[in-house]
Amino acid sequence: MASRLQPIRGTRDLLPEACRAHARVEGACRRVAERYGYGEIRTPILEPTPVFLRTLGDATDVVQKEMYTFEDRNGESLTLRPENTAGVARAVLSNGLLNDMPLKLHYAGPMFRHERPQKGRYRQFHQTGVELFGVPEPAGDVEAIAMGGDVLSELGVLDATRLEINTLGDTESRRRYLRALVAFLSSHRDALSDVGRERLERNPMRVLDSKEEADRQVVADAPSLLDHLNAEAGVFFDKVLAGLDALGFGYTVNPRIVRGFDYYCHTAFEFVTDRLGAQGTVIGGGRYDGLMEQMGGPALPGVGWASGVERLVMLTDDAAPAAHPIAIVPLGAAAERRALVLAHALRRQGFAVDLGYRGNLKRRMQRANRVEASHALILGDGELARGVVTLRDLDSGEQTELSIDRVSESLPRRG
RNA sequence: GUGGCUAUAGCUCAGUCGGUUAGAGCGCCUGGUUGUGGUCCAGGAGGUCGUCGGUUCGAAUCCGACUAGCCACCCCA
Repeated sequence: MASRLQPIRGTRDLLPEACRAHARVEGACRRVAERYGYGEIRTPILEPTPVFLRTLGDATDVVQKEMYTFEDRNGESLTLRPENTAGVARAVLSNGLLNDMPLKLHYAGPMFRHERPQKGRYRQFHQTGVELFGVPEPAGDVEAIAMGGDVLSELGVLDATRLEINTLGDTESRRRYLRALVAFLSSHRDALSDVGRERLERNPMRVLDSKEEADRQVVADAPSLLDHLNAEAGVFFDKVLAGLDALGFGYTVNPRIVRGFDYYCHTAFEFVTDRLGAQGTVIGGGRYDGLMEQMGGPALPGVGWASGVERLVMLTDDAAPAAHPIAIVPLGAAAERRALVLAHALRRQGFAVDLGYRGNLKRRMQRANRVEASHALILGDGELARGVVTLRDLDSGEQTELSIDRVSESLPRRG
C-alpha cells in the first residue's frame, strides 16, 4: 500500500471487471443512440479554456473552482473538459456541420472536475451523452428524454429512477421572472441564510434549490417561474409534457430543478434515484438554444443530456460475466507446438481460447478451472500420434475423442 | 472548499489495559496424484500495522500533522 504509487486523488484504475461494467453501460447508450439515428463523435479531452468559459458561465462553480486549467508550453490556456456539450458544439462549428440539420450526435468518454471525491463523484469520471442540434420544436426535447428513458430501460433500471422535469422558460420569460424573483428575495434578504444571500448576488435562481432551512421557508412563498412564462414558453412546455404522456413516460414537474450552466433554457430534466445516496442524478440534461451563439456561431437550437457512467454502473451492478474459453492442454514439446497452431486456428474462427505457457497436466487443468473454461482440449503424445484430441466437458467431466482437424465442429460457439 | 468517520497480508476483517515473535477467513504457492481441474487433507509464502513526527523504558494501540478512502454539506451527471 505504498502511497506514492496510488493514482492521484479522485481517479482510479478500472480493472477488467470494472471495464466490462463500463462497457455494458456505454453499450446500452450506444445501441439506443444508434436506433434513433445518432452518430458517434469523439472530441479532444483537452480544449482551449474559452470553450468552457464562454459557454458554462463564469458564475458557475464548475468554472470558478473545479476546472483543471493550465498553460501549455506555448502559453495557451487549456482545460480538461468538465463536460462535453461545449466541446461537441465547438466541433460542430470547427467542422462546418451546420448545413445538414438536424444533427444528431452521441458520445462517451472521461470528464474532469476538481471536486472533493465521494461516492458517485470522482475527479476523472465518465459520461455518455446525446446532443440534438437544429430542432427548435418540443419534439426534440421529447426525443431526448425518451432516449434517456430507453437507456435506463435497456439497463433494467428505469423503475429504479424517476423523471423530474422543469422549464426555465425562454429568454424573455426568464428575464421577467428574474426581476420578480430578485425583487422578492431582496425584500426577504434578512431571512435568507449566508448561502442564500451569496446566491442572490451571483445566481438568484440557485436560491430556489438551496437546502438551507431558512432559504426553503423564504422560497416557499417565492414567485414561480411557471407563473411568469409567456404564452410561447408555456405552450412549449405543455407540448413537451404532452409528448411524454403520449409515450407513457411518468414524470413529476419539479420547479426546483435549476441548471448549473448558463446555456440552458426551456426544458431541464433529470432521471434521479434514491439508491445512490447524495449523488442520485444518473442522467441530466435539457435545452440549450443559446449555446451556439455564445460560442460565436450562428443561432442554432440544441437539446441533449449526459449520463454518469459510474453511477449507472453502481445502480445496475450485476457482474458482467467474462467469456468462458476453451482451454487447450498440451503435454510434451511436440504437443506444445501443435497446440499453438490449434489455438491460433480456433481463435481465428472466433472461439475464446486459453492456452497456458507452462505446467504439467494437473497445473494446466487447474488453470482451465480458474479461467472458468467450459471445455478442455487435451493433447498428449498418444492423441498426437492418432491425430485426435481429448475433449473434456469441465462441468460434467465427460470425455470424448475428436479428430484434431474437425475439433471446431464439436465446440460450443460461445462457451 | 467545510465538517464527521476510517486506514492492520492481494481481498474482507480481528487484535484486550500500551508489553516478547501482529492473527483469522478467502485468495495465492507446494505436496498428497507418473495423463486429469473443482471438493478434501497437510504444509508454505506474503505485513516499513497509510506516511512523518511526538509522548513513553516500551506504540498497531495514546497525541499531532499530512496523505488517501468513505459519509454529509456543497456541487453536479
